[in-house]
Amino acid sequence: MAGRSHWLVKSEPDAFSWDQQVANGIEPWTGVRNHMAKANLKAMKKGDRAFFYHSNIGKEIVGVVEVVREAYPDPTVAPDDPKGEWVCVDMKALMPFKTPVTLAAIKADPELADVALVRMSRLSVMPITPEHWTKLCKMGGIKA
DNA sequence: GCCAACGTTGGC
DNA sequence: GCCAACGTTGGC
Repeated sequence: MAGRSHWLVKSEPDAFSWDQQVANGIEPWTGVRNHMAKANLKAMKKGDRAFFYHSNIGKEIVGVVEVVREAYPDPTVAPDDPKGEWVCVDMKALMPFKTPVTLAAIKADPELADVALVRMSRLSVMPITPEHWTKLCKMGGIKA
C-alpha cells in the first residue's frame, strides 16, 4: 500500500518484552506519556509497521509489529491525570528479526547516524524513513 | 552506579 | 515568561 509509514517503538523488556508480544498476539501499546511520542502514535495508520526495540536490556531491535488499531484513549491513564488525554494503539507481532540489530550496530553505520533512535534516545515512539526501514530489515535478516 | 539529555515544575 | 532545580530515561 502506498504511503504507509514506518515506526520504531521502544519497550523495556522488564516491563513488556517481544516474547510477551508474541505470546499475546495483539496487544495495546500503552503508557506513552510524552507529547512527541503521542503525536507519532496518532499519526499511525492501520497496517503501518514498526520495529520493536528493547531498551536497557539488549538494546536491540528484535522484531516487527503491525498496527491493527489506530490511536484511541489509553485505558491506563489515571482518571484524575492532570495531563488529560493520552492515546495508545494496538499492535500485533508480525515477525522476529533473524538477527537482532543492536544499537551499537546502528551507531556504527554512517548511513544510520540520523535515525531518531540515536539522536533522540529518550523518545519512545519515533518515525523511521523508508530507506532506513529497508536497510534495518536487511540487517535483521528479513524481507522489508 | 554514574552521567548526559531532556522534560517538567515551581519560584520569581 | 524566564530559568534553575529536580526527576526520569537510557546508554555506558
